[in-house]
Amino acid sequence: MLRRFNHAGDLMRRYRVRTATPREAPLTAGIRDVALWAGVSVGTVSNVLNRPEAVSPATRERVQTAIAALGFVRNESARHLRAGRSRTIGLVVLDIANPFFTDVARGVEDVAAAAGLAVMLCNSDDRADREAAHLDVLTEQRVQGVLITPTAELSPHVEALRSRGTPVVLLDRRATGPGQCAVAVDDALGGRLAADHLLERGHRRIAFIGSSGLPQVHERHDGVAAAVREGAGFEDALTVFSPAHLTVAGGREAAAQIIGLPAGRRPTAAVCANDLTALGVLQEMVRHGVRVPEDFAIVGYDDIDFAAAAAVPLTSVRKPRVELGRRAAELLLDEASDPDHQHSQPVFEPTLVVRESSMVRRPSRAVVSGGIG
Amino acid sequence: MLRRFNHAGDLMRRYRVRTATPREAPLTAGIRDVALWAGVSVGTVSNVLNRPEAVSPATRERVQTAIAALGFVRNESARHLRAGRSRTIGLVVLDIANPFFTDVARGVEDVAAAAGLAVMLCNSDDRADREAAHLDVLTEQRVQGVLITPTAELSPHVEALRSRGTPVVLLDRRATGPGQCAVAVDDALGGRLAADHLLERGHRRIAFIGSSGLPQVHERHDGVAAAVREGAGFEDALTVFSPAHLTVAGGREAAAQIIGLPAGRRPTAAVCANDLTALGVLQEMVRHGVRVPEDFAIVGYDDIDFAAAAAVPLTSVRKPRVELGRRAAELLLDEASDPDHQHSQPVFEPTLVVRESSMVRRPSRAVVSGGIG
DNA sequence: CGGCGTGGTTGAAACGTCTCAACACTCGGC
DNA sequence: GCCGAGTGTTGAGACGTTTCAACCACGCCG
Repeated sequence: MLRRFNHAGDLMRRYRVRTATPREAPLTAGIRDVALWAGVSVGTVSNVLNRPEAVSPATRERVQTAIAALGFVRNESARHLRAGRSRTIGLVVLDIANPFFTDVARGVEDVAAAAGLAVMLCNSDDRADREAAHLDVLTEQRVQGVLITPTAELSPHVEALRSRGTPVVLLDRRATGPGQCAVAVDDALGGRLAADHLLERGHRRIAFIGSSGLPQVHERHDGVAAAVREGAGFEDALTVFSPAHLTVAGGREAAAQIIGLPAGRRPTAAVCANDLTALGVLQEMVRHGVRVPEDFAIVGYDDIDFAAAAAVPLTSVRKPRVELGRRAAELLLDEASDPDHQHSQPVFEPTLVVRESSMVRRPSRAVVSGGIG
Repeated sequence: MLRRFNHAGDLMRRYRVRTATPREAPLTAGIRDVALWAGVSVGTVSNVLNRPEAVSPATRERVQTAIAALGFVRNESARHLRAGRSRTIGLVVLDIANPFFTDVARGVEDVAAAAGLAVMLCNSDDRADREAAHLDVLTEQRVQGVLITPTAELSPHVEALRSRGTPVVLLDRRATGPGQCAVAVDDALGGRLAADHLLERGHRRIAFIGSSGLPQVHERHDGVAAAVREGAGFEDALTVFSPAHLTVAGGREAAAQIIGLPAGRRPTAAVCANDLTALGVLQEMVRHGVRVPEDFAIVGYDDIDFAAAAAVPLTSVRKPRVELGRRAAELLLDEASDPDHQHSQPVFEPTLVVRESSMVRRPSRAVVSGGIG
């Protein structure tokens, strides 16, 4: 109870001595200094920080005063060196500039913050080398777990992480096996929703615009194709256009091709693999005097913010982005803390957000001519 | 030189024993295990990791084999508990969904990665409480420094960080005093560039669209006003519209007002405080059959990606975003490592990116009528 | 008055790494 | 055969925290 040390001047002096050798120490008070100032042991200070109810009110208050006076802030490194694991999770995304991922990140952060964890947000830029570098850093930091939209199916770095006991949850990807958690979106359903919507509006010649390299896009195409097959009832109702890239430029390219077709074979609507592509299609149509949606209806995919803000607001398939992030983070936290965690691989259902770009019902004339063509 | 310990089985057995008490240890090999396996001391292993040239090739190779065999990965927490500072910097941005910040982040990350540092990207969402929470975490992590676009002029949390010796660099903000680094953009010049461009094309009645709450927007307005005063030579050549928010909706609102004006007093062009606003103006004009740029020219600000992808590609004032991030990170690193660091407050110059939305030269008739009006 | 439980506090050990003074060995030169 | 100068290697601390067995003082019960 004897206070051997009780004002800041002493602390300063003590530090002057202690830091004689290193050129310029940042004068950071540690738990030890707090203990000295408050006249208690370090154990008690630690208790105040971690189990305040176990400390008598008087002592607690004295320690808290000391903490405030010295501007003490816990040292995470020390904390989690001791604990063996850090209070951080990693999130590795393909493209931080894509609004989709920023929303996912928001969901992740909500859950993490609620659990008192920090998130390290990393951008792989769809490059395997950057992804690997980020995973290395995360491993060194001993993160509690990693959420990742991987660049390739199976990265050895991901496997390495798993093999040392760090949970990894795949984001917006189907699991490659049962021994992992993964959150995904039912893209076949998304494609079907978009196609059904157009069929219902009377469209009978529909374009699908999207290169089929990515599994996700492939799934979307299959959904569209199945719906068209059932709904329109004949094969050539669906035409596929595959621009080089799923960008605005790619959309323009595809739209130019569509405009070039003879009127009798020209689709009256398009499902695009992506909103950027849809925006490109929209621009090119408007430029050539094709009215949207009167002459040509467009449905995008992803429902990015700019879809609603386009010259003609875009109908689009929305993935539950924030929810995707939340769920993934929850699975990760469960896997990290629950010893008998069950892997799960939820698949979210997308929804169709109808806006102006597909609002008009096709006059039945078109249906007939489509039916014959 | 005697190898007391040389195959993985021994390690496993040793761990079985060591981890009897904690329920399920992740079986992570430490520097000590590597030393044991390679038959050297821990000091030597550390040397292999940090000063490989100081170790004989034979030993080095043996240690490296051990590292590979055990899958050893350094523990950052321990590393930087010892070092006193971590190999991480913090980046706190206002809105991670804004493409501007993602580009800035890219610049920051380039520089940080080159210096072997990790970046903790935090999103304050323009909320002071979230900003404070993030800064607390960064403080606990003992980051080497923080780059921040602050929500308010002077946050006590920022000051606390500075007072404990952590460098803080302001991003896209003017410094509030000489004792700090800050990277900013000359927004008055940006406004002037936009206005001069329009004046040069023959416009004599110009609108500025932007609420004047933010200092940045205010600066832009002043630049526009000065240019118009000098170039057009009379006062009412500039009309200011202040929508509630700098969003697409805000732009529409302002455009509706403009369209409502009698033709004789209606501006023929607008400088918008922001690309989102400009996109809104564009949409509303197109919707009312006002041709852009023939009847009305538009210049945006920020040059976000969607500016180029708009229905009519948007002329915009571009800030050197990636460069902004790079420079800020460089200043931070210098402040963190150079003991006699000089604070600096560079101001970047924006450039005008001319696209279709302002491409047409105003017929001289308009100039005359404008001159009289 | 002795024994016992209880609420509060203590101090040392441990986490995994880096640093640094000290030591060992080798090789030339004398 | 001894010395000195390298060149490699070692092992003990230290970093700041948490944990935990041990301890202390106190009041209560019998």
